[in-house]
Amino acid sequence: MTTKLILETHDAFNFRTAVYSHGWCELRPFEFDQENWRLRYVFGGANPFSVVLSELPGGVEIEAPDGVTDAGTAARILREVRHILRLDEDFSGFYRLTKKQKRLEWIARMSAGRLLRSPTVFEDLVKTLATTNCSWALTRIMTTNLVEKLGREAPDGRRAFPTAAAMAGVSADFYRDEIRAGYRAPYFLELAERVASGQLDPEAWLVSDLPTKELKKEMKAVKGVGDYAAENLLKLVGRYDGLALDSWLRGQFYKKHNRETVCDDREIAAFYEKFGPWRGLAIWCDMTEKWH
DNA sequence: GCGTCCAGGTCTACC
DNA sequence: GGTAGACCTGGACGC
Repeated sequence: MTTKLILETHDAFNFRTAVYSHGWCELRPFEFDQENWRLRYVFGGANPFSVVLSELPGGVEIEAPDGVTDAGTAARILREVRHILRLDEDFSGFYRLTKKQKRLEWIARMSAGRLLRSPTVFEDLVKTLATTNCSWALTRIMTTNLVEKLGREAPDGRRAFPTAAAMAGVSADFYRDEIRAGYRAPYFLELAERVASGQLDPEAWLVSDLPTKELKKEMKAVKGVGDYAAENLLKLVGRYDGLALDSWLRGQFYKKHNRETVCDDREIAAFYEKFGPWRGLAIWCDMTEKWH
């Protein structure tokens, strides 16, 4: 049996462009049913449980298991779903800029730009590490292994994303052999140990007053996080002045704007310079237009 | 079946 | 500050 909660949304919100904004919807503990546009997520904690999100006119329906919908848990679910879907983020400045270009007019019309994220920055940080220097298929393997082998089980048999403490409790060999993390193994372990011990608090990045340049430096102090990973994380905490260029994004740019010819990153940066603090979101939406 | 290449990069050593 | 080389893995591709 399930209980249904309703999360009211607003005109500048589009469930579909938010859910299918980037690959995160395919990484556990998310599960995406594109045919029916339903997104499942397994929340962690002492008693993990999964919820299913779907669209309604003017809102999002959240199916949660009976027994987890006491007032406190219901409030937590609504708060975290707002966070995941970035319901409270204001994109009006971004839309004003993109509307000036006819080819980008669709972005405001479809209320695009909300990049799906995890309930915690820690989870997004681990997943971002799992995207570095590998195929998307391997990223999915690593995140699935992390959830299956270290995540706490919900009553429906699905598992939540592991806590930092759970991740700190295994060896580097475990990351190599069981997670298939390869050379990233010591990076995962070191990150988990620092977060579990309280030495590093990635959640603080969400509300940091640091200038983006300084915050990026702090992110890059995490082993395994370089320019791409830091700029991707910056996007996930709501700062879009970095492009987060990777081989996929570069390739898409060459195809769309450079007659399939390789060019320097500085040319790509110059192309999106006019979008100022929104340039990272501008390139992402521009390159993923066909998805929508 | 086997070898090679490369993907949603980063680190270290060296200059 | 810039660059070369090493680093794991799995899938695609050519033979």
